[in-house]
Amino acid sequence: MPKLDASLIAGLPPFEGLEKDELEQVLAPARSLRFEREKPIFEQEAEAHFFFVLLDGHVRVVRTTPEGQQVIVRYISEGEVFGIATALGRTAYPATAIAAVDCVVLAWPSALWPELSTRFPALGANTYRTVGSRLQEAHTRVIEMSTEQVEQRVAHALLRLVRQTGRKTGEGIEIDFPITRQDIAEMTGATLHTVSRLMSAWEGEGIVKSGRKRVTISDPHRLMLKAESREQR
Amino acid sequence: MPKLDASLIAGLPPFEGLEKDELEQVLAPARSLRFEREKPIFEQEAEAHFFFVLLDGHVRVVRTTPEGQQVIVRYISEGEVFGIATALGRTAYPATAIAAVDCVVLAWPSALWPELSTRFPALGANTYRTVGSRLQEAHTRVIEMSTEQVEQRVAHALLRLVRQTGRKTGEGIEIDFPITRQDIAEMTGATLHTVSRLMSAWEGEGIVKSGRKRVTISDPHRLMLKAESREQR
DNA sequence: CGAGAAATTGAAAAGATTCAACTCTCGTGG
DNA sequence: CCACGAGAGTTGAATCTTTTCAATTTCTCG
Repeated sequence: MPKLDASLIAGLPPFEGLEKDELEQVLAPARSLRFEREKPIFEQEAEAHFFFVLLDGHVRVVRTTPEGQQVIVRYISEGEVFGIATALGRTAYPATAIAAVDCVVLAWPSALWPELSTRFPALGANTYRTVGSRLQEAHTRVIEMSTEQVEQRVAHALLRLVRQTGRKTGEGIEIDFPITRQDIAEMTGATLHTVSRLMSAWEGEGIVKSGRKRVTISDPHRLMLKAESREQR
Repeated sequence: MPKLDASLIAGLPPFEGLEKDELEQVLAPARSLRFEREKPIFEQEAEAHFFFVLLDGHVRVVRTTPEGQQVIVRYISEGEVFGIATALGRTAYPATAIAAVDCVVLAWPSALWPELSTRFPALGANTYRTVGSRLQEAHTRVIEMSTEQVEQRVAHALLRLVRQTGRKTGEGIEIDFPITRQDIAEMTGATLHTVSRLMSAWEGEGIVKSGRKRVTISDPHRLMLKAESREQR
């Protein structure tokens, strides 16, 4: 096993506030893993033997209902921790994580969490801060689903994706990984048909440009207007 | 200030695993407060100066959108921690907490969290376990809102309330605090009209019994059937 | 180049909301 | 102690958003 270098993780949010030698100590028990596009990194209900930091790529976190319906919980971007069930006192992963593109991750054995988070309090604090924002995000989503129409929800979802993973191109900001209408539907609680109709309409208005598994926002400002307008109920 | 007794909190989930003398140390910096029905305990956006444990009563946690729409995030029951923004690295409360009935709470200054959670690791672990289940719960709610119809969502919400706060009566299990159709609507992302129609129908079928601000489930089993049936999309 | 996945689009149907009017209940103050 | 008024709940009818069903087209990758 090649020794991992502290520069790999220096500057990533979870490790903010750690010294170089601390980074090395944190890194020592970690292993680096690669996952091909569409391969699962861990499965819902499986025992949470590891927790992860995403070094490169994008990960889709999906929860499946007993009836087999899927909902996309979130996308993980570079530098984020995920699979941290153990930090929240759970022994099993509550969702499945799938590499949306080819990915490189660091994995730590869950059993080390108590020791690591005590020895490096900043690591614990950073992680729990992340948990806090995810909890808020989840509530925000509940609120959106309660109070907004599909059009607003889809607009908000696209804007969030663009903010997290947008990549500038000549025609606007492109979402950095393959994403289907079905995926967007699973993020917003809509059907792929409705999403498709919306995107077609927006394409006509020159707000987005999209093709097979690709979405580019050409006019984020006007998309924001779509996201804000008509909040009632 | 009267000295608080360890027996007040012994056996409550957040303090599981602490010895009697540890309980006393934890309790020392806490103060006990009373809130009348419908009085706010803390307000959304306000600085999170305290975190709380509910000793008696029920608390409604509400988030308000910039447009003024309200959504009920959850109800807190006896023995639960709440207002723990500080444990998640936030300086402001993300929601408003309102006493649903007359309440007694313990309050600790947020500034003590780092010290308390380090000195009493069990306290930290218990709290983060709670956070973990709330995160899961929030995701469950997102999933319900994505995949279920209003009827299933309302049934699920009632069942959850009954499980958390149910009190056996002659006619079934009653929800232990005043709750309006509007409240149920704000928990499920429906309108009070739809909720009212559903409850009327269920009352006709002998599944629930309800009056002004009161709901009793007379036949939980048949309500479960309503909650489960017809999951599609 | 061919095949399967992804996307589009029309038409019909359904669920839930909106609008509106009305009733009931309970607490309060004269 | 009773009447009154506001908050809570009910219910019909019309409307609308979104889904469902179905058929077709487009894309891309092996």
